[in-house]
This record gives sequence, C-alpha cells and structure tokens, in this order.
Amino acid sequence: MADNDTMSKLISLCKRRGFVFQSSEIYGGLKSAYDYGPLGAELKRNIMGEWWKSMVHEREDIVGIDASIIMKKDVWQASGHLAGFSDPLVDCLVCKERFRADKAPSVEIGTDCDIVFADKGRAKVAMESFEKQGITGLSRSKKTISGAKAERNYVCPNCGSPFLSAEKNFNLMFKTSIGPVDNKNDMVEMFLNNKDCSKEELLQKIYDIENKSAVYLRPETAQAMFVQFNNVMQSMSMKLPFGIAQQGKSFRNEITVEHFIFRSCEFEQMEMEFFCYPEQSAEMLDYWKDQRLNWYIERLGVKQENLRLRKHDEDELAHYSDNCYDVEYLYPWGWDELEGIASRTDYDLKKHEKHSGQKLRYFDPERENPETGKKGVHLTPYVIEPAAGATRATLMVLLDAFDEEEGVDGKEGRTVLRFAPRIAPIKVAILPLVKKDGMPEKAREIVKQFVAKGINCKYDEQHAIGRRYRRHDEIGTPFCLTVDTQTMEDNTVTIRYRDDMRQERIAIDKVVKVIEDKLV
RNA sequence: GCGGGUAUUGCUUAGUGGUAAAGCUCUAGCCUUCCAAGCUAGCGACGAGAGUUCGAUUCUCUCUACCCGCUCCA
Repeated sequence: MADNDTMSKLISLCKRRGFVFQSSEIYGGLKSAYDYGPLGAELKRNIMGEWWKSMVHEREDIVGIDASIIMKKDVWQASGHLAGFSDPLVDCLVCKERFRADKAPSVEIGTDCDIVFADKGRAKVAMESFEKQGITGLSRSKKTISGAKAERNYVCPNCGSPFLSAEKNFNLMFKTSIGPVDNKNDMVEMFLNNKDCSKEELLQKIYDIENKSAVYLRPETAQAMFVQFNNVMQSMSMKLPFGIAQQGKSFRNEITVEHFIFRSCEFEQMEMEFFCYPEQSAEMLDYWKDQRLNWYIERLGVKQENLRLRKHDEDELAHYSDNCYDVEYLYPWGWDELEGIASRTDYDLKKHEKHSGQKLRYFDPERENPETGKKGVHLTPYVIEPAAGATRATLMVLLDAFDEEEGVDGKEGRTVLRFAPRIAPIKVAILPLVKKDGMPEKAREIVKQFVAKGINCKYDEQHAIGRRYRRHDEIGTPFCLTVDTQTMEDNTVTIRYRDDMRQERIAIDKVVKVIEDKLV
C-alpha cells in the first residue's frame, strides 16, 4: 500500500481504534509526541517482545540490559555527542535559509558574491532593501545581485548571500538538571556580581552554572552498553564474540519531525552491540545485516518486496563508522530507514577508555600476545551495531498490514490489518452468536481457557456477528471463535479466519491448542 | 527553520455574522442464529487566545497542532 491516502487513512484508524493518539491532545497537542492507546501499546510490546526473544532469549551469545535514561555528561563528551550534536547553524538574512556552517559552500573572505533570487521581482525588492540599509557597491542584473563582499569563509548554500546571522549552537540532546535545587538563584547572583561582563562572558558563566548539575536524556541507548561493558562481561562470563542488547526510550530535539510517529523527539529503540575480534568485523556485519533483514520478514511477517538493504556511501558514514547498511522500508513517501547496521570499529570503547581512564578490554587467555610471544592478550573488541527503531517498526508494521478490500456482490468492503498472528494486539475474539440461550456463558468459559494460557483474547457480544467480524478485521485480530446453537449441543465452535474469512468447526477442548499452534 | 495547505462530535463531511446539519461509530433497549441488517431512544463538536462587532464557529491577528514539499537528520 503506497498511495497518498494511506497515511491519512491509517492515522485516522489509529485514533478511531485506539492504536495511537496525539500527546496532550485536550490541550491542543504537543508537537511530535504521541501516546500509544490500548491496541498500539499491545502491538508495540509484541514487536519489542519478538525482538527480545530472537536477540536475547534464543541466543547464548547475547545478554540484555536496561540502563537509565539519564546519564552523566561525561558519557556524551566521550561519545562525541556533546560536540557532534552542537553543530553551528546560521540563518541567511536574505533568503531566511538555515544551514550548517561547516557544510556551506566555502569562499575566500573579501571575494565578490553573486546572490541569486528565484525571479527578478524578488531581486528588485531585495535590491531596494539593501539600498535602504545603506549597503553600497551592489549591482543588479535580472535576478542576480552582484558585488556583495564575503565577510566569512562561507556563503548561504541556497542563494549565495554573504549576509548571515551569527553562528548559533543547537544541541540536539535534551538537557535537564539533577538535584532539587534550582540554579536560577545562582544565576541571578552571578549577574549581580558581574554587571560589567560582556555578553559572551555572561553566557559562559551561565553555562558553567548550568553544567554543574546538567545531565542529559540519552539520544541513543547504545552508550550504556559500552559504558557497562566490563560489568556485563564479567558478571555473565561472556566470551568473544558476544552481544549486549537493550530496548528503551531515547530523546532527540530534532529540527524537523515528520510522518506521524516516524520521526519524533521521544522514540523507542532496540539496539544491540555485538563485540567481536577485529578481524571478524566484516564477516559479522555481513551476518547481522542479513539476520536483521530476515527478522522483519520471518518474525514480523512484513512483505519481502517492501524491504531492502542499502549500503551507505562513504560520505554518508557517521564519524564512528567504517561501514554501514540500512534496512529500508517502502513507506508511502518512499524508501526510508527502518534500522541501521553499523560497523563501529573500536571507536566507542576506545573513546570511553580514554575519557574515563578505565580499561575496557577483553582478555583472551588463548591468544598469543604479539609483544611477549606468550599466551594471553588484552584487546579492544570491534563492534557491529544493529540499531532498530521500535516506534518506526510499529508504524511500518501498521502500514504493511493495512489493506482495504473491495466488496463483492454488492456487499460492503472491509479494512483489514493483516498482522502476523504472533504480533496482533488481540489474538483471538470469543463471540456468542446471540446474547441468549446460554451462549454468553459458554463463550466466557472459553475465554478463561485462553486467559489461563496467557493468550490475549477478547470477549465481544456487542452488535450483530457480521459487524463484530469486521471490527476485529480492522484491528487485526487473526481468529474469531463463535459460539452458536450447535455449540450447545456438541461442544464445537466456529473458527473464522481474518485473512480469507474462511470458517471451520472445531471441538472446544482443542481450540486453545489449535490457536497456540498458529501463534508460534 | 522556510513555503503551501488544513483545523466543526470518536470518525467522515455539510453549513452560517444571530452558537450548527447529516451519515457512520458509540450507549441503552427491542429484535436478531454467521460477515458492517432493522426499529426506538440517547450521548456528543466549531483547536486556543486576543481584536472588530449589539452579537464571531464564520472576519482580522497571534499561538498551537497536523498534512504536503524543501531543509535538517549527530
């Protein structure tokens, strides 16, 4: 499904049926924050549960952790996030473009620049504005204004203008402070004692006060796995190669948020750091990229043709990475990222080793130490990181499952969410055909059997049977069990399948087993 | 952050300078024995704030949120 309406239909369905709501909606909504409703919460949990099962429970070589969201400033200094997140941004005073100073076209200071406008009308207006401001030496030819002198070693990438705002730092990490004492008093005190300071000096002093208690919400879950490397390895006696996995919320002050829950400031990640011998890293990257792609197809039931692997170009690689693949999905707006599988080399462990002064190494008693020629060597493992977005995966699963069927023979069409049964929010609906003749009681007995097995089921007697089927189609319930007159006689029920609306009769004492088998 | 668009009940839409209509949904009841049936009754909305006005959901401004396209995405 990739037509333009799909997103709006899905967003509407998500709200109507309790998958996703706008955050703080009754107060007008909060930008890019979403709440998961009863069914959305189930769906997301199921997806994350599948990930945990296949990454942690089914593997001897990977263990899971659950680290705190608030982490010390030092962690982000070491990881490069505090520096990397504060890219100097500049606004163009002519065309209002905002851009990164370090990525703008470079020029020599003092050269004449051509400012190019979309049309000569705009150029004329701008020319008049320059003249009003008393800027001289400019000349206009059609839609280009020439003669402006570059004052810095770069110009606006959009229009070529050298008229630019000051460089401003934008830190994409959420900053907060720890401790109950508000530091505003310290700041006022500081202002009163430093009335003669320049703006820059005051700013620096504010930062100093702020930094005393500053902590950051993690912008990724990965760093905890590096920081706790020694503790995990030692407590669990891990042998190389091994992995540490984690799921949880991360936070980024994104400049732009878009596409519903695709990119939001608060999001949920499923990350795993796989530590290996340096010479294994290429092989492991290869292994994990295929492993992860197949997970979506085999475990989440996503259509193969909607998924692909894309290798990053050299210039696309992050500073810590020497090779990277993205698992991409064909969203309604085109191919876009779902998960990144990056080769992070020994960058992170080395960085934290340097900043913390603590050794973050693996001791291999079998390997020969090249310096001494004896057995036993300390080494810094290389890392392969499959980093998936749980929030993104939830959106992807919803899109992939979304289907609208035309009605045949004059009957109404239906909307179906074709989730893989194992991740469906409700696994089975138990429906009495009518609300009498002992059918509700019989149905509730069946409910008890499923509850006892921990299978999420729902009893539903509201409205006509056909409507109930359609409602469960729309929320992706794969199986409906219907109690009817015959049930009261021979203890069999109808099982009705979501995908093809087929019906079969099965004995009540077999239903739990039958459904269980279909959920594996 | 820029440009364009949108905002009326849970959903989809109508409409008006004198506070609003419909369908679906939902709730209660009746009736119903397998794919959104029917009947009766009921709940329920003009995103927020300011201005103009006797009176604003409607006009103006600001804000907020969402959508589309750029930009950004360590």
